[in-house]
Amino acid sequence: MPGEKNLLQIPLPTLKRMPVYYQYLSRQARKGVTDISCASIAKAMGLVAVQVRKDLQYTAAVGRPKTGYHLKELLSALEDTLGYNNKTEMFLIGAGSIGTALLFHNQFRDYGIGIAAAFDINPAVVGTEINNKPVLPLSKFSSLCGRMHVKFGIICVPAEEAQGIADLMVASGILGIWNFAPITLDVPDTVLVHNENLTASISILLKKFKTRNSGSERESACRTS
Amino acid sequence: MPGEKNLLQIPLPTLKRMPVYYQYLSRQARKGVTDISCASIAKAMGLVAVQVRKDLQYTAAVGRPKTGYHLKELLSALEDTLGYNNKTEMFLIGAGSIGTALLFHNQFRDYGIGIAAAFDINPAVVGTEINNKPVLPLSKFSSLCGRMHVKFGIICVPAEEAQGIADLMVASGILGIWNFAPITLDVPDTVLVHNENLTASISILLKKFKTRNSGSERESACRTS
DNA sequence: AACGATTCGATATATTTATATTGATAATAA
DNA sequence: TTATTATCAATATAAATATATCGAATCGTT
Repeated sequence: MPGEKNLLQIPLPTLKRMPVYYQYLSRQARKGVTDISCASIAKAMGLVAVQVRKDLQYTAAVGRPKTGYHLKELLSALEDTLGYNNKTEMFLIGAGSIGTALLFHNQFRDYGIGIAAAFDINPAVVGTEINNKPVLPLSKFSSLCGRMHVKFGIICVPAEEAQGIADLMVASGILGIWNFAPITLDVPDTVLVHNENLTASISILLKKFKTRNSGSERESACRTS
Repeated sequence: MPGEKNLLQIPLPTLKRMPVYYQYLSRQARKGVTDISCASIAKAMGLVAVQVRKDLQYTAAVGRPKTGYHLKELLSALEDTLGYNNKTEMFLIGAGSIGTALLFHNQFRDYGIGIAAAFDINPAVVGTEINNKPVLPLSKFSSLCGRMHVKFGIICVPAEEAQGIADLMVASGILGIWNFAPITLDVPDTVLVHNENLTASISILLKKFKTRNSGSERESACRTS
């Protein structure tokens, strides 16, 4: 049954690529491109055409032989699939350097995401605004979650405090957590956690590099580290 | 042949989990734990024991029945595997909000990573210091790469400028790029790119949430979006 | 000293994901 | 109008990853 595939669970690797397709395709649309083929998408993004095609088949978009996908149609299919149309408000806890960077990250808005407010305990920042977003005392978090029906939280506090903040979020009715602290949060499985671990991430790049540059050059190099 | 497995290519999913093991195990070590089993690691990190065991078998560490791994030994095995002992210096381009956040991220140092300097074209920041790291004019990037033998770069500039900066990095001898701009960089395949796409990342969390909360509640809910 | 419980390591199976192949369809050109 | 080519869609195969199983080793206990 065609057209029903998008009801199915999208494979995680596909889901991870989808926003990246969207970003690339948006740029192409701004450049005036109207139709686009899997082959050209794949080339620009360092993938292979079959994979792009298979990924896009999880959206409602259909391509046509010889011309590919109509770009506008494909974009809106991706928007539907990824839910960029329904606006989602989030609260951020921890207005330190990473928190501040996120508050300044205006790109979220294009994807239906907004950070409604930040919370902190540091008197130096509480009461100020960062990029037009208020920094409120942490004590107000719980009640505002209820009042504003906010269901998503961003944790930008140090590792030691992260579990406590997660507990507060859970108790306040938060259902999805974007966690920048380098610890595995313990939350009920009604709550979804998405970890962003910068240190882990960069350390992967370095390891990949070392692996590549040891395999070929000297066969004994492996022993040295 | 035991002990040779760590010469093999580590599967990417395993490699991604390794720094997270390391972070968790470091915390346990600070708490005074001396021995630890796969089961307890798995429980704390939301995994299953077999997977943890298989992952750790890519390091040089060996566990003992009934007691598990000696924590100190396991940590140093992970350090060796991930290369945390050899210090790596990086250059950052784009001292905006994300760039600044990374410059303040002192945790990198514990993992053998240092940001030696930042580069920008904005006269308001060039010449200043951020967290004791100098912000230099972009024009000096290339020569300093050669002089200081820096092989890793971090791109924190807007999407429109990212490809140009990547070209500059490649021309300056950079071999690994940590890219925060939401575009797929075009670089020679001698250069390794690791993308950090915050917008894509959060959009995955939201989609996962929506998928979960539509499958069960109303069977017709799927049609509405 | 023998037994049971626990945990690792290795092997085997299952699942997921990626890649290749084939056939059908639409646009273009002869 | 017919042939040709580019492209998608669907199916089939291959590869990678995750999970389960089983035997051996160690520690604590009886």
